[in-house]
Amino acid sequence: VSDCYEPVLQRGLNNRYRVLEVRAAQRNGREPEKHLTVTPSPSLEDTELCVLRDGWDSVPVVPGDIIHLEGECSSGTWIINEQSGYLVLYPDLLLSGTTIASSIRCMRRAVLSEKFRRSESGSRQMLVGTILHDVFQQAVTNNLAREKVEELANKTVYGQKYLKEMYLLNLKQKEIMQEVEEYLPSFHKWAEDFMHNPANQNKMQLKLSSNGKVDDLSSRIEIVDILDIEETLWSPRFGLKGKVDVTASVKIHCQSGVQSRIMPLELKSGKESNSIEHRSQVILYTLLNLERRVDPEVGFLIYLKTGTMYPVSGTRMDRRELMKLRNQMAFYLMHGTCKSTVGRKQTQLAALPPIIDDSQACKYCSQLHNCFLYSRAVEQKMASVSLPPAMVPVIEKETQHLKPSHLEYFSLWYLMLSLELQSGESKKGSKNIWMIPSLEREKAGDCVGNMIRIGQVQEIYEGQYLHCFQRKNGAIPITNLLVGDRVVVSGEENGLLGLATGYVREVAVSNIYCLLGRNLSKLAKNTVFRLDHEEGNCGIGVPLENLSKLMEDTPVSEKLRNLIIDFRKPCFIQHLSSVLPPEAKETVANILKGLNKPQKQAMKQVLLSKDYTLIVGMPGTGKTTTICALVRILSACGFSVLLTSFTHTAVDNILLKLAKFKVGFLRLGRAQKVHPDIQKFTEEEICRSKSIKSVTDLEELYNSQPVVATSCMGVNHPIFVRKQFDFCIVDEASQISQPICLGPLFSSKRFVLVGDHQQLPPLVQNAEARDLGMSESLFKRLEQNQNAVVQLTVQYRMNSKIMSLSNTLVYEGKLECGSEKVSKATVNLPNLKQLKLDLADSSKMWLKEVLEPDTPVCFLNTEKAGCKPSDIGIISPYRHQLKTITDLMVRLKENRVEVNTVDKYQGRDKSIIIVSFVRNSHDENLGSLLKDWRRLNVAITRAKHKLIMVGCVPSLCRYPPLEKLLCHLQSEAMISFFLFHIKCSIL
DNA sequence: ACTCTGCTGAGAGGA
Repeated sequence: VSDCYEPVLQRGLNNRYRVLEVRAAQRNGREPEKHLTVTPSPSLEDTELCVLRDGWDSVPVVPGDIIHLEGECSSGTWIINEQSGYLVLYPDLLLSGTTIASSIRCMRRAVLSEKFRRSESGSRQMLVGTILHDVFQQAVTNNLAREKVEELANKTVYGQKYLKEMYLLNLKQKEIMQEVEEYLPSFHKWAEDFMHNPANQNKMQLKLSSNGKVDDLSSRIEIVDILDIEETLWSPRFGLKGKVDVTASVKIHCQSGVQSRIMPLELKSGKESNSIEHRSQVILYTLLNLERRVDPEVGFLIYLKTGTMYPVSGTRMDRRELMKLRNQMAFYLMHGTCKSTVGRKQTQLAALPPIIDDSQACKYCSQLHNCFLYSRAVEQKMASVSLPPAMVPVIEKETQHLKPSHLEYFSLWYLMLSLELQSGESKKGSKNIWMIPSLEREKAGDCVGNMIRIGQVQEIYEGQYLHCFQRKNGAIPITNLLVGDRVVVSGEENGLLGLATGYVREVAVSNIYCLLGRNLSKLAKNTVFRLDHEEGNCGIGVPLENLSKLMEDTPVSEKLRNLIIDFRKPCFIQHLSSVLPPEAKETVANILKGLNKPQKQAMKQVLLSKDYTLIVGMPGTGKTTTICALVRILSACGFSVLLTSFTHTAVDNILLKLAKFKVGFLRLGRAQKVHPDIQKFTEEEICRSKSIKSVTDLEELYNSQPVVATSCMGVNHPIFVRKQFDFCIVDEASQISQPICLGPLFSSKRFVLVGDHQQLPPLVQNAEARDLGMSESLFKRLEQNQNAVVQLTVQYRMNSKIMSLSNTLVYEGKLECGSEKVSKATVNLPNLKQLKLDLADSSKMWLKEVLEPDTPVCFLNTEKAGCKPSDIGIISPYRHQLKTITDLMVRLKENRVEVNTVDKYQGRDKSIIIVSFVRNSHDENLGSLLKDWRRLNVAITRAKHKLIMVGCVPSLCRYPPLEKLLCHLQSEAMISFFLFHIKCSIL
């Protein structure tokens, strides 16, 4: 754990201790205790003792762990026992109230729900519950006046907010409205009892402390004011987070007088169970409230069906037991993997919390599939894991459709994804928001602090509020925050963490506009805010979900398992006539006219395919054109097409072309991320312009276009649950990791992957995961089935000299130029003659400058030669090198030359490309970036007319791919001293 | 041995 968890140690309110030693001890010779040696100092000196008693000794803490201690510390000793103190394990991992509440019955399920979020697919009751919450929350701020409630219910059910969910569950607005209406009388009953006429109320028992002791008070409750709705609370003290339905100012009328408190109210629309789960949620909310205000001690459960309200006291005992559960949960979440004890230090998957012995409860569990799958694929081999005997046949039955190869694929990918997640977590994570002051984070550009809110908050869409923030003193510092980025808004002072999340709308000189999920206008006017860049959850959610889905017992998943895991040969039909409708023949023939031979071959292959086709798009071979033609042909034949890629940019590239041919399509995904010219095709825009407010209209929109386009990660959209496409096309497929690429495939009958495995593979941060094969794309994996592969070999980018490099190195001479014109094209430099004269005079000076050790970067100024700076691209494998080059360019006041990484330039081209290889040392340490011939291949295939490479030949020769390149260059006499370039034009 | 794009997400009920 300590490998990937870089903590900030400190004393004080949010104290963080590192555990140095754990000793088991006994008190009075029998009571078990644990003694921890802990330290708040990074240098590991300055130790303190922490004594765990009365059951706290069972906390699964080991040396190296980070803990938070709550309670009293006297003379360097903490005592955590029955009466006082808390130990919070991995406190920077915030667990939600519902997560902990659900772990009471089955911790395994709670852990699985954290990993497989989407498996809880939602139900009618859940949707009705959400809507009822919404209506009640809006109504309660209006005192639940009768007509108002009816109006709000109508507005909510017949508004646009829940249309997607209704579509997903195939529900009618009318049905929902009927169900909602049944609850409304109870809303009034509750308001009468607790807001308007509290005097008529039956008394209830509350445990409240006064003068140091806890009294059981018989009281009447009066809700005086509603202070907040859906208040978000993050508590880095208790390692908890949550959203409180209603935060209310409450008067407690009891014999001894009246007390006022701010308390959490929790709404429930289901059965009036007053269950432990429900009560636990409320208790955790009382704990969360400590972040912002005086301990409320009590919260309330409101059952909307009947309008009854139960008090829930957050007693010491309940809080203590829930915190112990939280610690156990945290342990399992942080220990998803473990290092093997024998042999090489390989990482293995760890066991999940044990399967409970309650087949009745399991019957309805939404995580059943994942639970049994993990048991079979991962835990079965572990000697330490034993199953409840009654569950053995049940698990067997649930997983019998899976072969050993499938289970292996699952556990390998689960492991690799877990490793990758750990690598991501160490760098990112929301903990920086509370552990690092805004001023310090500003330096890295990840945060803007010292902001106040100005102007009115505008509700742009339902539940989306536009806020304007202004720097308290002066201009906004240089920041990475960009339009469309996710932000977390917190108060600068303690206790106001995670107030709201949303998106950046606009960054101006002194203002930042954010679209937030909550309205912050109720906070004190002088509240000082910080805006933190949300770094994301490292996104293994989607791939894990896809992996789980691949293992389901459905025909679609079975087919994909056969093709992908077991390499079943893809099948093709014999004759085009059976797929090509007669009426489409002419249109198709016309489209084919504009294509070259291999492109035509690709079209044919796709049309004949029953499973999949792989299109190898070598550099410059017109991938976008080909995909565009493919979509046109498929839609002319009456097929529906799902068009995806990993990035929004790649999707929009194709759509921009497609739009010219007047092929209709629907673009899904957040409009902010979509190309401006494509935005009018997005669901968001269409819904707004047509003001779609009914499920029927929405369904019509979804069915209106046979072509739907989105990013691979965007396939969580409800449309993909209900619709099946004839073809799915995945662009950039060689750059997408397998479990992400799977996503769109579930919603189509057959698929086409477009890519080039000779170019860069998916990015994997974790070295161990990479060694296990995580960077193998689905494209690469399936490429061994050569009968499914078509190669696009005719390229229109590079002239013949430039093309020859990559042809020799990588493509075995398969690449050819599309025309004589392409082959002979050179860069156009109108002022070359004059420049040559100039250089003749000053050439020595120039060379001298290059030689000068104090000039590590040489910018080749082609200004005088007269080519457009925008025709030049400078690329390098290293980001730092680009920073240096950019800084130099800024000094030269030149910002039109594009400077970027090789990786980012994949898929792009320029007339002139300058590659800076950087490496210039005899250091033993060769860095892995230049060892990858795929990166080199990308680098040398970006230029259309002129490729200039800069580097130290002896240093670079130690990298095998570069050695091969340099050998070739040498034999072609293409190397010059200091600067070597390809002589397709003379400089 | 430095390459980076996607993702709302806590809680909506059911036993």
